[in-house]
Formats: sequence, structure tokens, C-alpha cells
Amino acid sequence: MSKAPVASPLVAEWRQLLERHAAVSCALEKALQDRHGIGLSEFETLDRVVDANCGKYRMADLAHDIHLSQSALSRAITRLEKDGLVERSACENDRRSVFVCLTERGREVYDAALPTHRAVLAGSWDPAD
Amino acid sequence: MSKAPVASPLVAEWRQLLERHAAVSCALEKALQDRHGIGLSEFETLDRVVDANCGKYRMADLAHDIHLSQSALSRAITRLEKDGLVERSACENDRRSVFVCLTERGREVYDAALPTHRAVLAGSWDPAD
DNA sequence: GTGCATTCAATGCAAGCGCAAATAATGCGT
DNA sequence: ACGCATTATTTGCGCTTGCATTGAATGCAC
Repeated sequence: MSKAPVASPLVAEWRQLLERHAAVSCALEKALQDRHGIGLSEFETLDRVVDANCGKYRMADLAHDIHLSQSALSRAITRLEKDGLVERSACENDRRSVFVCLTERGREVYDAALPTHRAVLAGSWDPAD
Repeated sequence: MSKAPVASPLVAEWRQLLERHAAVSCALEKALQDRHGIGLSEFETLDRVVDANCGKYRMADLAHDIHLSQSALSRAITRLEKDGLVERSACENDRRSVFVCLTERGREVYDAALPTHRAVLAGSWDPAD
């Protein structure tokens, strides 16, 4: 039996995107968790903070950039802070804002996790490793 | 200030995919919930069951096709069944398996939700509607 | 037929998420 | 200076998810 062709090319495209997203994000999650003890959200957070100008990043900007709600980011930062990978620091100019900045340990974990992340993206990840 | 170029084109591609996935799935979730009272997982489930040969679909196959864990699918089906959109039926040949099939009401809700789904994919969704 | 590994689905459980409300700081109009 | 709308973050809450376990059904070896 052959499946009926999908109604619209848009739907086919969307399903393809879902497929790829599920496969890659699931593989990333597992690889990062197994080898470095951090989740995907945590890695994405570190990844952005590293790119930041002076290692500082406003909460709201960070939440927007990694497509996470403010509350989810707040808790992700709490987890990272509890692990000592990141620190919250107040903004002098606007005390409502909170800056997130990398600790030394955070930098180390990030540097260690980066190759894993890139390897999974390159598709060279062996799940039986 | 200009951001430093991303290390690898793979990373740029991945970030783009994340961006698109977040935008579309979030919009779908909200539109389907607001207008039809079902979540994205529920719609995807109906969408696959409709395409099935005789309206029947094995649990495990369904879970695989919509990239959901067995447990998550089991609960999604429980929700759909509670709403009367879907029914579980035993497989005669292998009593371990469970078939999922659409009810009349499920067909109606699906037909109603389909245009919404397609509209969001087409990017013609107005969030202020 | 009995035993045992395998397969399929459901359930206990902990974790992460988004929404909405609460809290805190800012800035503008008067 | 006072009140009030706005902005930035955190917290309470319910929901969905995945992992691991459980329970049921199957099939193969003997």
C-alpha cells in the first residue's frame, strides 16, 4: 500500500521539520545529559552567554533568543546557578534587569560539551557509544 | 555591534530550524487550543489516524510517526478518548496491540480544525484574530 | 505443555514547560 | 513628591513529557 500524497507541500515540509527537530533535539538532549550532566536548554543558554559581548546577557533577551518562556529561562538559570556554571548579577543602570554571566566552571563545562554538541549536529554521533 | 559569525554552517542551520519550529509549533498550539479545544499532539494524532487505511492505527506505530514516547501517546489517546474523538479497539490477531480509530465526533472536530492548521502553516494566521 | 525472552501498552514518578499572578523597579504626567 | 502605567523577573500551579516499571500476550525452545 502506498500512502496518499500529502494534501499540500507545506504540510510535507512541516512534517519533515518535525522529524528532523525530534531526532536532533532528542539526540542532543541524551548526549549532553549522559556525557556532561546538562540538558539541552542549559547548553543553549551557555552557548548564547559565551557569545555575548562581555559574558553578560539580560534574562529577557536570553529567553527570546533561545525560544523559552521567561519562567522557563528563570528556572533554567536557577539550575545552572545551583551547579555553579553561571551567576546572576544585577544591572547597575536598571535594577529590574538581571544579567547572566559565565563562571570559570561554566566555561570549562561548555568547552567540554561543545564538541559533543557539534558532533551530534554533524550526524556523527554513535548512539551505542 | 555585530555578532561573531557562527562557528559552523551546521550550527546556523540548526538554530534556524529551532527558530522555525518554535514559531510554528507555538502558533499551532495556540490556534488549535483557542478555536477547537485540542492540543497540537492531539491534532497530529487525528491527522495520522485520518490518513490510516481503515481509520485504524496501532499505538506503537502512531507513537513513532508523531515522535512521541509510548507513554505520552498513551495519555494523549486517553485525553482524546475522554473527549469522545477517538476509540481504542482491541486487535483480534494480537491482543497485546491496541488500535486507535476515529469516532464521528472526532472526524467532525478534525474537519473543523484542518483549515486552522493549514492556515497557520501558510503563515496566514493573524494572532490578533 | 512449561519456561523464558520478547513485544505492546499502561502507570508511577520526577522534571520541564507555559500561563497567570505576584513582586520589584522605572519613568512619565501632574 | 505622588500616583499609575509599564517593564523585568520570579513564583504558584496545572499540564505534558520521558524514563523506568509493571502487567499482559505472544512465540520459540525443549
